Formats: sequence, C-alpha cells, structure tokens
Amino acid sequence: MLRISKLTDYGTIVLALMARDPLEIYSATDIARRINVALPTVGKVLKTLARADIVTATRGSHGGYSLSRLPSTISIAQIIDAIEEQPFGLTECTSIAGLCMQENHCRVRANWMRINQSVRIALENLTLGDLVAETVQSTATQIQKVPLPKIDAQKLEENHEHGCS
Amino acid sequence: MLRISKLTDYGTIVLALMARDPLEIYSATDIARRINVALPTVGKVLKTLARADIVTATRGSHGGYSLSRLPSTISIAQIIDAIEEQPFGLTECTSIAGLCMQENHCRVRANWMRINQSVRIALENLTLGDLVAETVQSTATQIQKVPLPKIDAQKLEENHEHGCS
DNA sequence: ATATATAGGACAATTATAGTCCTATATGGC
DNA sequence: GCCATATAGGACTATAATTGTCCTATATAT
Ligand code: SF4
Ligand code: SF4
Repeated sequence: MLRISKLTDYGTIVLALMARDPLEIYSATDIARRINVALPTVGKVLKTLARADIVTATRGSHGGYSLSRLPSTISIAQIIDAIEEQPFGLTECTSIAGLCMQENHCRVRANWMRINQSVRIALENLTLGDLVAETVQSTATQIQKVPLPKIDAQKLEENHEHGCS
Repeated sequence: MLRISKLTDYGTIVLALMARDPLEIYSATDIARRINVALPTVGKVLKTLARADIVTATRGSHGGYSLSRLPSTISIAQIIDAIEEQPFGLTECTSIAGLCMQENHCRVRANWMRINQSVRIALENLTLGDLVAETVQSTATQIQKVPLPKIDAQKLEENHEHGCS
C-alpha cells in the first residue's frame, strides 16, 4: 500500500522526541506519556530500535533509552530498516529477490529497481535531524528528473540476476 | 510496508506490454497469456485501469483494451492512484487526514508531508514511457538534497489543519 | 530485598491483499 | 435473431501482514 507501518511511524515520533535532548535518557513510560501512545507499544518500538543500535538501553532503576548517535547521523532509511518487518522495496523483487514468478522475464523490473533506488537514496539522505527541524527553515529532498549516465550492460545483467536493492 | 500492491505491479506489467504498440487493442486473454498471469487477475487490473480512464475498453467480439493516452503522458503516480485501494501516502496522515490521533500535536507530521510530497512528485514525473524505456539509455529520477525556500508560515498552518498530499 | 527498567517472545484481533468466480451487458458475424 | 466473444461490476474466500497487548526473565540502583 506504499505506506510505512504505524510502528515505524511511532518510531519517528519517539526518536523525534528524544532528538530534542540527544544526550538525555528517557524511560519508555516517560516517552509513552509525552507522545500519548500506549506504553506497551512504545516499549515494543524502543526494543526494536535498541536491537538496531539506534538507541541504547540502560536497564534497571533510573534506566531507559538514549540515542546511540547524534540525530544528524541517523537516517530515515535506517529507522525504516530497523522497524519494518519486510526488507525495504517498492516492489516484491526489489525487496526480496526470487519470490516473484515474473522475475525472469519481467520487462519493468530493471526500471522499478531504479525507481526503488531513487526513493531509497532519498530516505538515506534524510536524517532524524531533518525530521525534527523547524519546517520553515529545513532542508528536504526534492526530486529532479535527470538523464542517467549510460550503464555498463554487464553490470546490469548481474543486477538482474542476483539483484536487489 | 512501503510497497506497491501486487495488483499495481501487475498494472505496470500490463501497461508496459500495451505500450509496445500503443494503438493496438489487446484482449485480457491475450495479455494474460503473454505476461503469464492468471486471466481473472489480469481482468481485474484492466477493469480498474479502465475505470480510471488509463485504458479504454471495447466490448463485444473483437473487443479488448487499448491505452487511452500515449505512454509518455501516463505517470506512474496515476497508475498507482488507479489501482491502490488506499489513497497515496507514506504515513497515515498524508494518506487520509483525521485518522491519526497524534495528528493535532504531532511534531513530525509537517516534515513527513514534505517527504511524502517529494516521493509523490518523483512518481508523477515518471511515465509509462520511462518504465518501458531500455534501461541503459533511459532517464530516471535521481534525488538531491536541496535547500527549500522559506515557506509562508500561514500557508503551512493551513496545510497542517486541512492538510493532505 | 525491592522497586524500577528493559529483553524477548507469544498471542489474538484486526485489517489488507490476492486471487477467483458469477451474473449482466455489449458487439460483431452468421 | 442467435451465438461466440468480450468487458462490467461486484461478491467471495483464503492468505498474509499488522497491530497492540501481555507474560516471564533479567539487570540495576537504593
Ligand atoms: S519482477 Fe516484475 S512483476 Fe515481479 S515484482 Fe519485480 S517488477 Fe513486479
Ligand atoms: S500525524 Fe504524526 S503520527 Fe499521525 S500519521 Fe501523521 S506523522 Fe504519523
């Protein structure tokens, strides 16, 4: 459906809150109260983010989560990768190669890969820092249609066979 | 899950086939056989595309579907809009406003809207023509991070209230 | 010890998607 | 007129993904 999952969305809210004081430690309870999302849900998101080492957990009393890196070094793509269950990909074949039965003779696959790659790069270039920036003065991605350099046909073939994002 | 639905994907395959001879009439049976997808499924896709006036149907014997417009004037965004059930949107609020309970106090919403808009524009600028072009010599979208012009705060507020893609 | 935290995984309910099928209608050729 | 061929529209089932919650184990500060 071309949408990030709600959990990933929550992830961005949670991280956006934490990015306001990047060195602070926040408990799940604390965050849940402040963003108005149920505690178990926030907990799930944070645990997932911790596994991807986007936040660092401190157990025990006075524990909580803190950002592992500075907001400007955490890309939106990394957040999506951490929380989404399926690998990133606009089409089935760009997400997991080998599943689609059309893959061998598909005439749109190579170009879908390019489109996928463009979107992917856009999200890699956007950081948590951008996400929490005041909109009126932030930078953001803008898309331009540009001629692509010729591509080595051999390399393309490789991509087509093993290929993935 | 940040993926177009399989049906939309089939839509691009079907249209890619039709784009090879943009004036030809193709029956669903014919297309199904040539792209190796089950007839009922291809039929469903074509009926949906016909409703969106991307293809034009001719009933009766010797009937079938033909492209309503030239491939270079059919954008990928239009194809997605035609077939996806949910409106286009990377987040819930960019797809359908008013559903998300965080919407009123969400600090990432405005920026998600921008990201959404960027992706949207990229897909509007890509056409069926691009999709069927030989990859080695085609154009495609590439993403650049550029400073955005300052935005009128009043207009932003409007967006925030009624806002949607 | 105990209160406070996270870790990890299991779980059911809901929602979205995929694919098929049935009946109605339109058209061309005989 | 009749029939074969096509699409129109919607109903339907099965599957898959997602959501949100809960339970038990473990770690830490006081
Ligand atoms: S191979 Fe073609 S049909 Fe299969 S997922 Fe990729 S683009 Fe879609
Ligand atoms: S309002 Fe915020 S939380 Fe709700 S969908 Fe939009 S971005 Fe996600």
